[in-house]
Amino acid sequence: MANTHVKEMQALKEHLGKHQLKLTRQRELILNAFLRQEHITAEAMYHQLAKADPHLGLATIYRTLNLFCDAGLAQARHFGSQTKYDNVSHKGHHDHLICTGCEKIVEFENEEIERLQEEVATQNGFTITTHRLELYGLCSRCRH
Amino acid sequence: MANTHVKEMQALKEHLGKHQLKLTRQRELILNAFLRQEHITAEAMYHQLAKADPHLGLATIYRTLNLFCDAGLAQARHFGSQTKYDNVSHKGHHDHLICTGCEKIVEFENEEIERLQEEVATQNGFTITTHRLELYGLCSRCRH
DNA sequence: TATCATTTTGAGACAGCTTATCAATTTCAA
DNA sequence: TTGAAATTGATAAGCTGTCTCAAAATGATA
Repeated sequence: MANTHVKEMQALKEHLGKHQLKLTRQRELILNAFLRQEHITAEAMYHQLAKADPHLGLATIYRTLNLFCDAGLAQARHFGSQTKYDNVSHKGHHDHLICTGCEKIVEFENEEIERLQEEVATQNGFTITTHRLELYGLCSRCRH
Repeated sequence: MANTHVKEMQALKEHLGKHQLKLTRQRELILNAFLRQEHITAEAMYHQLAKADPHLGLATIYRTLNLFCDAGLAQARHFGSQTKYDNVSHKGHHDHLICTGCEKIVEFENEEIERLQEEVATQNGFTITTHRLELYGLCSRCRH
């Protein structure tokens, strides 16, 4: 399992090297668990990893997920009062359709939208580094 | 000053009437102050209004801004750990270009993007009620 | 205009999520 | 192997926002 994320581990090591940071057992553990998710909260990951390592602290999870954001492997998104960390390492940027009824999240990509975003940015003299697009509504099931 | 927001006050009264709520001095005060802003946090509004009414409580600000959201006059947006309330009463929905250098926020509207969003939603069986699009990057000044 | 049931307010307590603190431990370059 | 530097775990602290509740204000009704 641990060997399936070679590329991401490489990316992490590169980031660590550039910033005088160290590779720890915890960071490896958290990375592998994280890469198996689409989106996850620090709290959820804490409970999930409690089995593998009961002494893994919540603070470490937060620190590490934020580290992944710095390294470009994750992206934090604020949903109401919670922060979800998205796995953006192995796929391109994606946006979200969020059902306000059942909390279901559907990911999508749309090049045309991305292109128009660039256009808007250019018109305003901006250079985009990242973006966030969330569509809220009801899925077909919850509409009834 | 208070008379410049007749339409919005009317909308608020309508909402209050429909829900057995009352029009108070505080709600009027907060509405007028709010309508002069583009985006503002409850905390910022609290300090701003401290001059006008030193006894106005922070909880009242929160309650009232949430009320405005229910009434369709405001829209809450989570920026990082903070919630900003947008004035959406006199203009349509708008999105944001945010400079990560100087925190400047530029608003924009793009019908084509909105149309494509609807398209994506329909393809996935969703009915959109609202959305949020934020483009992060550097403005022309901060790029240098 | 006075009455009074209902709503709202203000102040602070409280709650949820995230970060800071710090002694003990681990990493890794030399 | 050694030791400076980074990291961890446990928990305290911080921040934002909501809840509580007695006192005050509102507004429908008489």
